[in-house]
Amino acid sequence: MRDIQSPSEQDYIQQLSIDCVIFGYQDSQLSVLVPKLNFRGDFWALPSGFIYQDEGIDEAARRILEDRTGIKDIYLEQFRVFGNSPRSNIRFLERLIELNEDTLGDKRFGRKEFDWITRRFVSIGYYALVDLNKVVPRKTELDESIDWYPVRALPPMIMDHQEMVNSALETLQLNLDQKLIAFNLLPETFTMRELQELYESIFDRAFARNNFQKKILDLDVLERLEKKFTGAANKAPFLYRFRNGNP
Amino acid sequence: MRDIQSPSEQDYIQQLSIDCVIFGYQDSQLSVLVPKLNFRGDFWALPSGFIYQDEGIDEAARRILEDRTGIKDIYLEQFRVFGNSPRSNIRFLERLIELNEDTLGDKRFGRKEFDWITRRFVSIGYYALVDLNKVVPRKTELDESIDWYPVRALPPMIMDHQEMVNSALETLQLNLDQKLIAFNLLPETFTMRELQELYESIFDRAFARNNFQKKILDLDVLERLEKKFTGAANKAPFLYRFRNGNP
DNA sequence: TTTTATTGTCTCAAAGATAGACAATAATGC
DNA sequence: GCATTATTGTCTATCTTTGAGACAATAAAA
Repeated sequence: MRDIQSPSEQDYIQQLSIDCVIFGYQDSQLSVLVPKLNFRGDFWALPSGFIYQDEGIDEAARRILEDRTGIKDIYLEQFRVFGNSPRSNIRFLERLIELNEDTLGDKRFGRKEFDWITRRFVSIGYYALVDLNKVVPRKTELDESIDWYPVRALPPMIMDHQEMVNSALETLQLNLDQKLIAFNLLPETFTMRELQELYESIFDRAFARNNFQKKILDLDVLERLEKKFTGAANKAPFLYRFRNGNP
Repeated sequence: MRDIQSPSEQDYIQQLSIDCVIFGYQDSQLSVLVPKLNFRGDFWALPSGFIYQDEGIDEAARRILEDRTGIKDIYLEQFRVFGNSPRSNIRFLERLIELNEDTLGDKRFGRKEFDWITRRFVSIGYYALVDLNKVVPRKTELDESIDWYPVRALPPMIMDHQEMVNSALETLQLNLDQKLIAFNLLPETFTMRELQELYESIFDRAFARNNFQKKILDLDVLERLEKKFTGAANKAPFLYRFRNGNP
């Protein structure tokens, strides 16, 4: 394992960062995992990090994700670069320092560190899909908390992070049928209703039940398993599993 | 106007570049504009450049495009980031220097410049669409020539530039109908046949003439103009124009 | 005036999407 | 047990979109 190093070190690529939009699904709702920074002032920020010199960008995104959330082995894909000219977190950091002057003593940035991290940054946006029930986000000492928020009711985030989520969601909608990636958000087995509710929360609109089932089954990518007896007073639904390989 | 500066200067973002895939259309063929470097050894390389500190990435892409080709005011969009870890042009530059040792005297890189430019680079891919007849590519002193090559018969290019073109073409195919951008490749007025041949060259397959015409007209984005008398012994086709605003 | 090549449009069939209907069924209440 | 209830799986009819063939219209040449 590599040591976690100070971001002022030169073995990162300068002025280039990675931000991750992590989608999860629970209680019929599409959610995004957002850490809240361990400082006074209510700063929410997407998990971010930098790229080592000897590391590919996809690799870096996976490492950052694991370092910041403990989540690994999940679907991850770049979706857009954010790079307007005045894109810097200096305003955010100045405000953070202002609000935390007293407690910041030992944690205070050195001038060199501060210069490094407040320069203008270009950021590569990645989005991730996880089965939310399979994963326990683990916060780092950087964070006060790390929680799932409904994608359409996120807390106010720093910089352009809300715009990043919007852009990631658009990409997710465009790619969903093309690349058959919805199943990354569900447990291994699921009912047709669960899959439909997932689609509905991603597209924020209702689908007709009969036609949805037909369309999905016609894709010929699901394996029908045993029935799921929920204890409810109605017909038991089948469980399905995504079949990745050959029939 | 800003001076063209040496790439070793610190007012560029380090280790981040932009590469442009410029699509044009002529003689029923989709082409890409590729400069050939003004050195011995047959080096073809997509127009590339770096990002100034006070400049947005889209802005940078437009500037690079104009500096390297003289082309401006065209459709331009980022499509993907290329960032594998060992992505560096050091092999290419070493080979270039080896083959041009004698003539390189005054042009030889300083050690500092060489270090700067041979580090590992992350590159943002942009693709551009131009009306090839409206544009006269202007080569810089960097280039021996700058020419259009059929997209499926490009000369061997340095590094991963062929992969960039492939990826750009994929994106173009995906976006073509979604964003109605095909018209950027044609003159202001065009016949239905010309539009169809453009589509065929982008997707590399034939479309049925009758259905193509119906599909396009049903989009309700074309304005029918007068007929075009070509002098050929057949019915004269209508000219069309892309109507961007309201009907 | 006839011929030729191409264009614009129509029709019909096939495939896909949309909406309504209904039997099947797992538990509950009597 | 037996009717009731909520939900599931599927069928059918309808509408829309896509694909293929056919044909009249027409600009110039023979």
